[in-house]
Amino acid sequence: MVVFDLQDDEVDRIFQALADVTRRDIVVRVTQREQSVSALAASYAMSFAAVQKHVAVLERARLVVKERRGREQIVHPNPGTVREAARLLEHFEELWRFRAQSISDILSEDREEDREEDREEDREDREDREGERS
Amino acid sequence: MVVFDLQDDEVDRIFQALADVTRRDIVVRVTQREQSVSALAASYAMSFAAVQKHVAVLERARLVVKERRGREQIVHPNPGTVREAARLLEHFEELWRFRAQSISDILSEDREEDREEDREEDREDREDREGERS
DNA sequence: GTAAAGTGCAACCAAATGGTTGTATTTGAT
DNA sequence: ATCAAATACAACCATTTGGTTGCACTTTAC
Repeated sequence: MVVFDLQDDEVDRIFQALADVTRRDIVVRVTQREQSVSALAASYAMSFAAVQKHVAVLERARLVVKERRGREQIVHPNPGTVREAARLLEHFEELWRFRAQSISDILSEDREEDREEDREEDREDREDREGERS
Repeated sequence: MVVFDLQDDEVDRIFQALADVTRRDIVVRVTQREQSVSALAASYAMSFAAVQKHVAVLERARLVVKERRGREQIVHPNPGTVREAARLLEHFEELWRFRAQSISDILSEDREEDREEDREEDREDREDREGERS
């Protein structure tokens, strides 16, 4: 259904870029309001060069793009990439929902004896059966 | 509805665990069929200890759990964590959709919907403005 | 009992990460 | 023309990462 045109190393870069609280915050900030690199740098208790590197990591992951405006670089979000990452995780969830037989007794409540429960009475509420985890 | 009860370092661990193609593959494999660590190790062109470390990274991120069965450890997925990560990314997407004015002409095509948000008709408490989504 | 399978863990190593400082370059303002 | 602001980038450093090998321990098989 969902076609993933992402290479493995692209996904690596995306998730690795998101694996840092400063970089996630940068993504949120530039989504709410486009900002220059130095404006971003003023927000964090680290050097300008450090923030510059974080932006570079996000740029390599295509989570943001930079646009030259005069002497400053404006950082824009690239929402398509966030979307692709979200779709990828939803695909993982789908895998789980598709195959949740014998693991279910560990993390959910299900008996293995009544295997056939494909009733067509109410198919609509099957979406969030095992979603009640905190 | 969706409250993010994840600490920053938990999110760090989740995304960092997902930032490796071997570990993502392990998550997919154990979702499709629960496997022991050594069964997993047989699938990859690396040492047993390396795979063991990958599983440990996934375990620290709570993306999988291990269950002792005799002399082997069965690796199970922890779908709740994948779900939480997916919700987090969807929250990012939502941020984007909520504030997409002047950047939109660069990267997207988004159209404007109901923009008015400040109806002061009968709010008794508006202290929970940023914790609540959807 | 002995052997092998499965695992845990420590030590080691190369490369990547996340920070620093310093220097150079481009651009805007005076 | 000069100077400051904004950025780029290199060098350096400590820590983490992703792999290895080796060894010890527990559990099953014979």
